[in-house]
Amino acid sequence: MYRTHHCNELRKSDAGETATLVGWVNTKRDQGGVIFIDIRDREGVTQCVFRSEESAEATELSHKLRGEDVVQITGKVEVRPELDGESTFNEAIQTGEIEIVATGLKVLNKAEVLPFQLDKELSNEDLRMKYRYLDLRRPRMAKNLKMRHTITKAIRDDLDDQGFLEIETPILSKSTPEGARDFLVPSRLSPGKFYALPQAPQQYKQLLMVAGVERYFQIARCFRDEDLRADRQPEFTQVDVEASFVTQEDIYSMMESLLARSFKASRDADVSAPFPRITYQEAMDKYGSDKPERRFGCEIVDVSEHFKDSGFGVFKRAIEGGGVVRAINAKGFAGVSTGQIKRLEEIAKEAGAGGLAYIQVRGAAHDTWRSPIVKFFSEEELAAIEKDLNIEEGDLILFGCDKWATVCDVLGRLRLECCEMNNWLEGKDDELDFFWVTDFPLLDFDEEEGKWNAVHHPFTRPHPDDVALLDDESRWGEIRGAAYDVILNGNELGGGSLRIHEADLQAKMFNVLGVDDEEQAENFGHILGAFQYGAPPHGGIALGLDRLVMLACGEDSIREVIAFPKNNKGSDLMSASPAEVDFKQLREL
RNA sequence: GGAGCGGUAGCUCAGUUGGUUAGAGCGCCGGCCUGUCACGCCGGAGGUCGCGGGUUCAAGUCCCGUCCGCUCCGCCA
Repeated sequence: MYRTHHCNELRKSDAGETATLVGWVNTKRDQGGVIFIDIRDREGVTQCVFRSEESAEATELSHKLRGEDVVQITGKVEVRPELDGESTFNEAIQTGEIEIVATGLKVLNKAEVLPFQLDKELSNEDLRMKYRYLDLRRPRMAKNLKMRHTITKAIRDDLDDQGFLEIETPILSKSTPEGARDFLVPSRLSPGKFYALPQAPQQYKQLLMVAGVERYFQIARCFRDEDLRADRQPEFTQVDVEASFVTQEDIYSMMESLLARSFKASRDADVSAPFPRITYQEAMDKYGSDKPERRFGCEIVDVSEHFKDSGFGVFKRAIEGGGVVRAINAKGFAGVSTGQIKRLEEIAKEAGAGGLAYIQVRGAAHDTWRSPIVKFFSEEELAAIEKDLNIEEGDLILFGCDKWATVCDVLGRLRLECCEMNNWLEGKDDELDFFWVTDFPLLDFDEEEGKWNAVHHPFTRPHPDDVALLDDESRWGEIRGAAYDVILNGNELGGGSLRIHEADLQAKMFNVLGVDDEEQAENFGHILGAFQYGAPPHGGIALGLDRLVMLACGEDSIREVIAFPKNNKGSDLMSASPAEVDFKQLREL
């Protein structure tokens, strides 16, 4: 037996017992005659004290210990003494009222000096990744791994309670033409042919519904060969869920239960359900984003009405061209610097704006408003926006004028940047704003390709009120999908939809998307076929587990919650993958 | 594919308008210390300033190129 207790177990009530601990040397404080060793394992830290009068041999050996040596220490549990009326308790650790008075020390394995210190923050990402097994010893990383387990378990327990079966689907699967770039795997037994790694188990889970499983879930690894980001890895994990005979409301409440349980388990947070719902239209109009951060105000206000006949040609022409004029009021940000204005202008242009119109409201009187454009505004126009935007001294007003979609994007990004510049979210870490965005558009016209694409995916069911519009191409842009996203604090946690379960409607949908009969038969024949044999109405959702855990941990990159992530270029610096392979291996393909 | 920021000791960083032998903290090595917990004190080692080229009497510092990392845009049904 290696140990009698773990390193976060012993308390005052254990005083007098003999205990054996194993773990790593966290720190050594060598006072000459008395040596303190903090021994650390997964659970925590315990102080061990070595004195020559207790054990000459162990004490002699303890002088030679180095950080991260793996040791086994035996001794008597004692309450830490009071010296000259001063307590020697350490309130920073949970075992701080006791210590092990060591009588035995065994070095199980010596450690070289580490390439970095575990108790210091480290900014060198390559180094962390190269020695990820050491990086993961750091308390923050160890906590994140544990949190991921806790959340995953809460999810499994919750879905199990709701009657879901966990079922695995193939990793070696088939490439689908739509969507992200696939990772391909050559097939040796079928030369010239390839498997694709799944971007999501979408078709398999729908086929499980046809199979009569009724409620399926999977903690599913998914693969996409696209460029990486702080919240994107080439392989990532989704909580993939599908259920038969359910309405949208059923799916909402299933997920609300799951998310509430996850955050209770991980952060002891009380999440109230049902979550608020807003439509895609409302999200775009008010926040300029389909995954809005709502924890600060600064909502978008439409002021088109006031500028229809404006003397300011830029606004007037935008409205005449079928566009809109909208603005946000960045409260108290009149003191914006020229550098910041320049940055905001850049962001606006990146989002497609021609430029950035703004007003720095220096005082109550309109003639104190500092702005390159205000001289073109009439007194009525100034009064109207003052009222609509609730303009007060000290505010900064930012305008967008263009097509609706462009203005949404421009002002949506500007409000996030203003938030960033002003730290409006400071102190709001514990505020959890969960909500649903509903009624997404079903189709989106791709100008470059000159064709309609599915906003969600081609299996998404049209909104029941809009099905008839599928027969009128001029109105395809108006069709809403029975699709929904769940958002937390401006992050998309996941999205899903009710699916098409009728073969004829699915075929019609493929036709709308420009997938011809031959292609349908080749790529989707199995699912169209399956729908002919009694497919139940069904729907589902997929949640990004990495992102969920990231938010629960308060991290800002999913790399911090994945044990062995890839870097920006998709490489694993520890194992040096991807790597070249032997000619022999290639030849066998 | 594009933009921004960064690369100086094992780690985190400083390094002025180009100017002596490139510094600090932590870590490491040696010594001292019987109540520390970021232990303390004394001493010491440790650098091709990412790499290549250029300007200059002189480059960590300026210029060009290149590699690597991070962030963002594009992309991610």
